[in-house]
Amino acid sequence: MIDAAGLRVMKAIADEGSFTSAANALGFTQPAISQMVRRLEQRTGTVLVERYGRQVRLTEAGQVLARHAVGVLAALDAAEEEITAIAGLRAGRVRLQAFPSSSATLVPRTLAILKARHPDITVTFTEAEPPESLAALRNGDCDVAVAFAYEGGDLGELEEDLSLLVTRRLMDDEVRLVVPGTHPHAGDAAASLADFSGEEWIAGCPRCRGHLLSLADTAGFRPNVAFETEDYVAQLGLVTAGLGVALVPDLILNAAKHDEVATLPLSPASRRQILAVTTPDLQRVPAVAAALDALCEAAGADPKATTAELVGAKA
Amino acid sequence: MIDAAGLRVMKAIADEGSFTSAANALGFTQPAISQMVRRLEQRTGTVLVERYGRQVRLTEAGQVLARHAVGVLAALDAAEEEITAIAGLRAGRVRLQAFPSSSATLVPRTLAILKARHPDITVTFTEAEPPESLAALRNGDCDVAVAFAYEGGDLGELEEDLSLLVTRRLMDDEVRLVVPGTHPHAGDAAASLADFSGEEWIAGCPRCRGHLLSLADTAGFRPNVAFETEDYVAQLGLVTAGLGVALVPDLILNAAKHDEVATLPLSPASRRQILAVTTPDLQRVPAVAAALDALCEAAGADPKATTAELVGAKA
DNA sequence: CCTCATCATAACCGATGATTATGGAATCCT
DNA sequence: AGGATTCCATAATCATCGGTTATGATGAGG
Repeated sequence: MIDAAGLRVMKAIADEGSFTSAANALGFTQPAISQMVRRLEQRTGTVLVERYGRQVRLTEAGQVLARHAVGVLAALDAAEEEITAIAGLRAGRVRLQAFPSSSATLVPRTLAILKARHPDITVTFTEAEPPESLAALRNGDCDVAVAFAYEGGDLGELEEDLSLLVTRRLMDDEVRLVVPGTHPHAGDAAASLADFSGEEWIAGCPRCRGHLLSLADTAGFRPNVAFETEDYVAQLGLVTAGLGVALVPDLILNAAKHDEVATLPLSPASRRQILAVTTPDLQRVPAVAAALDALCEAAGADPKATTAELVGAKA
Repeated sequence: MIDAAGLRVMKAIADEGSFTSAANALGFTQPAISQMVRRLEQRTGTVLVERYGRQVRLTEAGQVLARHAVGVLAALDAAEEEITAIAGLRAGRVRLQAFPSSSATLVPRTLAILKARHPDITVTFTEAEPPESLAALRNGDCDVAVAFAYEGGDLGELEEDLSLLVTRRLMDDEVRLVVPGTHPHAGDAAASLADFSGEEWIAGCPRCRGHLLSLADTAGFRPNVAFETEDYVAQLGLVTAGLGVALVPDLILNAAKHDEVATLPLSPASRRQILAVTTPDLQRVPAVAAALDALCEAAGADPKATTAELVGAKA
């Protein structure tokens, strides 16, 4: 019944004292004001403006509208300002969720870049394994999820989880075999998995464990998993203590101390992809876009390669 | 840029959780919501709604709008409620100005009727002589002026003051000659003004004095004005004391005690008209219309005879 | 008394904002 | 799985809103 335009007009009339100057103040022509008032009057069924001779003044009802106009228009301006602030990266929020082993390197770099480039947006970070982070994304509790997917083998593990989502390929993370420094193969240039079929194995998170089983399967054996821990520092500790061998991605090895162990590249090599995941709409939110760019930069990836398909995903 | 309709839609989406139920809640169809959101998004240049699969949820920017919507819509509703209250006589204001001799009878009756009929409107009353009350009316400081105009003679005295205003004829007020009870003509059935040319006269307000002079002029003499006071009680007192004679309208005589004087009808008779005056626009304001009706009723006039021309006014 | 300033009105026109009809896609159920 | 359902998007259509220019009526002032 009453809209913002009407209030703006009433307020202008109250401020300016005439239709003509109200029109000038609002950038309209005089007839626009004239019939705007008429429309308002027949909508509300009340007399809003008293035309006396050549001057106009607001009736009590008109003054009511003019009075409320101040607050309403201020609130509208405030809303608009907030919106443009979000659009202009002078405000806004990004909720990031990343898997544990990225928290040590990728995420801190990303946050630093974001903080430096857009100091006014607030970034929240939660550590979560890919299945949970993607669920949060789907659920609306997260804007960007950093996930990983092992190449080869049973690849499409995240396949169905990624439906309706867009991914951005951040980096490839090479998986290495970590053996005690005293191990007979410690000096080898590369490791063939079959040579370690007799070892005791240290497995990580469920999906990493699955990857290990998958690789071992193609190598023709079934690993003897003696320890399971999601804590990579603990895994390296166990290896250091000579209690077994483990598959550990480069991302971890670059961040954690591992002086007394040998890290052997696998042959054939095995990699996992680090992905930034979001939804098609959120991708267009400035703060989210900035976070994605920062992630790419922190990962050393080309930000131009916007959406990337999973390698090996069915076309 | 942002209007009330847009905010209403955003709030409905926030509350209902889907376009379809938001549409139902607002009484619209689903496509209306769909393209309303699209328009809002391209106007603000931001993503307001995140479409994930078949569900929708607001982005941060969308939530900003929904949040502000509460306050803005509440303010609009409040404004609308105030307007309808004024329209429904559950609120509102009438500023009445009336000439002094009406304050004693006409005005109190009017206020009583108004109070009984519309207890929620606030009526303010100021005593003012017609020239000032009409100026206030023109100036926007008054809604209804109660004025009087003497018939005959130099009638159009208020003529130019009444331009652009509407008048409502309340009653005719007969002017009588008041003489001491001991006066030789005290027992006469009527008084011919010429018979009193030798008396000392007591005159009232400037316009009443003008009327006296006018009547005396047509009667062929020039009155000896010995006293001038606007206080009618004082006039009656002076007459009672035998200090002179005076022309006093019925309106006063009906209200003031005048036991020891004689009140003689004039021959030829002379009357003044009591008028309610307002502006064409204010006339349509419910509270003002109610006040006019109450005035008519208090004066015993037919409220049907809405706008009345001054008797004798040039056609 | 004439001129100027102000509001009202008419004719016109584009954008807004609703409708119905239809399509596509995700979710749910069997 | 596959089919039904549900939800959003789009197209076509249309009335109304809200602006413009042109013009008229009229009160105010030199």
